[in-house]
Amino acid sequence: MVPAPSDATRTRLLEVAGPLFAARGFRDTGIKEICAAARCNVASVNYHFGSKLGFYGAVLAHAHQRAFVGSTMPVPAAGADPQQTLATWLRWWIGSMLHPDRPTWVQTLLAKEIVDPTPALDAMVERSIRPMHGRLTTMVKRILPPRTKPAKLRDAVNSIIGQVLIYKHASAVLERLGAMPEESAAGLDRLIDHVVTFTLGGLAALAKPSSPTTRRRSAR
Amino acid sequence: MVPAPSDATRTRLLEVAGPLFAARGFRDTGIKEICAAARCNVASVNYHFGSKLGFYGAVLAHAHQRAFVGSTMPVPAAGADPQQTLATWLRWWIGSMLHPDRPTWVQTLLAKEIVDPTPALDAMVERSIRPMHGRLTTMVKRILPPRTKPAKLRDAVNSIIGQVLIYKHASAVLERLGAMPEESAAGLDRLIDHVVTFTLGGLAALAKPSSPTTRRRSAR
DNA sequence: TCCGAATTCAAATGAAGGTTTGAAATGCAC
DNA sequence: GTGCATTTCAAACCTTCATTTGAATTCGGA
Repeated sequence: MVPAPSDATRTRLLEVAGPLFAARGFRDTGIKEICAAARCNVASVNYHFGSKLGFYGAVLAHAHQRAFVGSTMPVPAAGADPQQTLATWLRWWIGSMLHPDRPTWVQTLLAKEIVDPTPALDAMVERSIRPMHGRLTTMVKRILPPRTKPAKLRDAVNSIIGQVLIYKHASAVLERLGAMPEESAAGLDRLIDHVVTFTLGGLAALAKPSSPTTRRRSAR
Repeated sequence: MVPAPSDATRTRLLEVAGPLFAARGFRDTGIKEICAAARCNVASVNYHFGSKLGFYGAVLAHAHQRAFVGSTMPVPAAGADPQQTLATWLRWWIGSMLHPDRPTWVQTLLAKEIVDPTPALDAMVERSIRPMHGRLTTMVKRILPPRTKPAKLRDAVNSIIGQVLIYKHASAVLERLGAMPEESAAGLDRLIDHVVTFTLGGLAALAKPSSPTTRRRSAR
């Protein structure tokens, strides 16, 4: 009943579909297109996975395993400087998202799903995103003062994530504005340096008791 | 030939379609649905606008006019403190994007288009986005040291934009993570305070000669 | 009121895309 | 090699959706 996991075309489909879905999204990638790339019949997808949506879910699960092949999430050395730990992790994370020499289609797939969710989103959040988010939150918490409110911590983490995701989500516009960083290893390095500096500076500002400049009522 | 601009159904379509496109995107919003909401025949769209895409472009143009009704972009008082100017502008911008009591569908429409561009993107960039981006860049430039490299300025601006856009682009995931700010005027105020503080702190860090923590080669 | 142009409408058209079908081919156990 | 289950395939199917069509209706001016 359950198909043996030793299927040639089955795995071929899983391998081939990831980059295609990443390039054009779930809705705009056709079964025909995928099957042409995998050199198999259109019925194969439904035979092996039941439906296009089921197939997509399988692709995401399959992608999750080889998500960060070649580079594993750095484990924080216990007792290390929190800021340094965060900086190291950011280097790894941004690199895995944007490095021009590495297949970033898995992250692109995640980014597409984040913006335009399908029913497969829930599984993906629990499997891929929540662990990352938790790790990042822990690291930021170590940098902010002990009694920082959860809301403040949450906002800080979002500010970090947002700084990176924009390059995945808004690239079409950034390119038109001439605001996309150079697509080279050196350019990526400079971008990472920037994000690390900006982030640590932002966190330092949050740590101070502080009051934002020009506090006013929000508009309306 | 060119239809007189005094058409009842024509304007009714333009009025009704914005929120619908904002809710589900261009591809997933059907002509039928729109025409049902506007109480007119499906052929009306093609009659008045030529095609669905032409209609969409008209909707975007129409939306641009009433984009920020009720609140106009604050004009920087010449000679004012640059940081205060930026803070004020950020309050206005974020408020116009996220204020729960205000129709934010125009901004949602922009956000959708940013992530999933249609041929209408180019016009939208020139009309709506580039002016904002230019204004923001100018303000940031005044805060950073005089001889700051263009790339650094560009990255700083992106970091600011990214902090805000994440709430438009990734809300589905943030909700699942419990990381979405409270949807109230007070919650928005706190969020704005956070972004202002984080941003000014980040910019201050960029201003210092500086070197980021744990400088390493990027992975691979 | 009458005429012509503009507009509205229900129905048809045609393309695209996911899914189903039934037969052919393949692989594997005996 | 025979037989059975699995897998592949081409073709048909079915739904959705934008677009077109041609008739009916409305509107404005003479």
